[in-house]
Amino acid sequence: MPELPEVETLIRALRHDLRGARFGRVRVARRDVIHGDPRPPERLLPRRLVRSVGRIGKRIEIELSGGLRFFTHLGMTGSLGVWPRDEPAARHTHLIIDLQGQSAQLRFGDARRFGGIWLFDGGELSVGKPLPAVGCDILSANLACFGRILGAKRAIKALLLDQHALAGLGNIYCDEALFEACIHPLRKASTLSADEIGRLWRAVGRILRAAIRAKGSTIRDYRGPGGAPGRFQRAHRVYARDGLPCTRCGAELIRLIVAGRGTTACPACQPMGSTGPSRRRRKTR
DNA sequence: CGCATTTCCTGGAGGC
DNA sequence: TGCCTCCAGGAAATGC
Repeated sequence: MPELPEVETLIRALRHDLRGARFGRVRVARRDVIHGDPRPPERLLPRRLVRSVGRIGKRIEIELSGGLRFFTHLGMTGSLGVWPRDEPAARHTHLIIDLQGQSAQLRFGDARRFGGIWLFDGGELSVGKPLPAVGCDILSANLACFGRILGAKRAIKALLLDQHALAGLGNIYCDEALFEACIHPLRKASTLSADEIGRLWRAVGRILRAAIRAKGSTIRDYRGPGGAPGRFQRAHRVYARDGLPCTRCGAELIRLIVAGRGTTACPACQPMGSTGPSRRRRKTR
């Protein structure tokens, strides 16, 4: 399930593979995964130059010449990448864009189709699903911004998963960050102490940056550029480890449902009550 | 407002 | 081996 580190891994490869590229022939296998501009992609995309590749949270944006913006959201099982033209396309490949003058093509695929492509050129008319909204990218949020958003009276995990508030965290990195910061996923965000907010902010940044270095987590479907799996799943300390001992204290990790998502936490390390700052204060810096 | 529930969808796992 | 059911979840919509 691609979250911020997996999306960042993919766009770093796309920036390289699409540098200076111009779109050529377009084939659409499933039209219902493409939204926004009502004109057919076969007419809209050819001859466009790739200007930039970026992301906010889990949303990928490719700026094309002529003011066309190409957004991708990968949902649960989506993938976007450049492949050699002679490499057989994976099952559930829905859109293929040849790159002019290259023996390579950009492919979008998505087995479960929770993801999609959105094309916009500034025109008002939009068909299909609305582009999922995103707030501030969670890696770009400073501590002050993070703290302001955490003033809401909601379960902290529900808030961290809400892409309108802070964009980029999904179920895996949410559980990992809350564990690292020793905060129970059901704590009301507004009851967190300044110390806890600081701990959580640092934990989120540390985990996301480490996961990007490891090229993301491959649990089942996610594959990085060229089909290579990520490595960060080896570093998971709570996600899907319910019933196993906590790596920090040995207590049995428990499973609960928060915001409709399966959640794993350590009942000893992540108490529902506020954890005092003194016990976990850093010695240096 | 916030929360749980339902919807979309497929492949993998487990039961029999 | 094969069929069935359940489950995973990103995000929006709906009901309370």
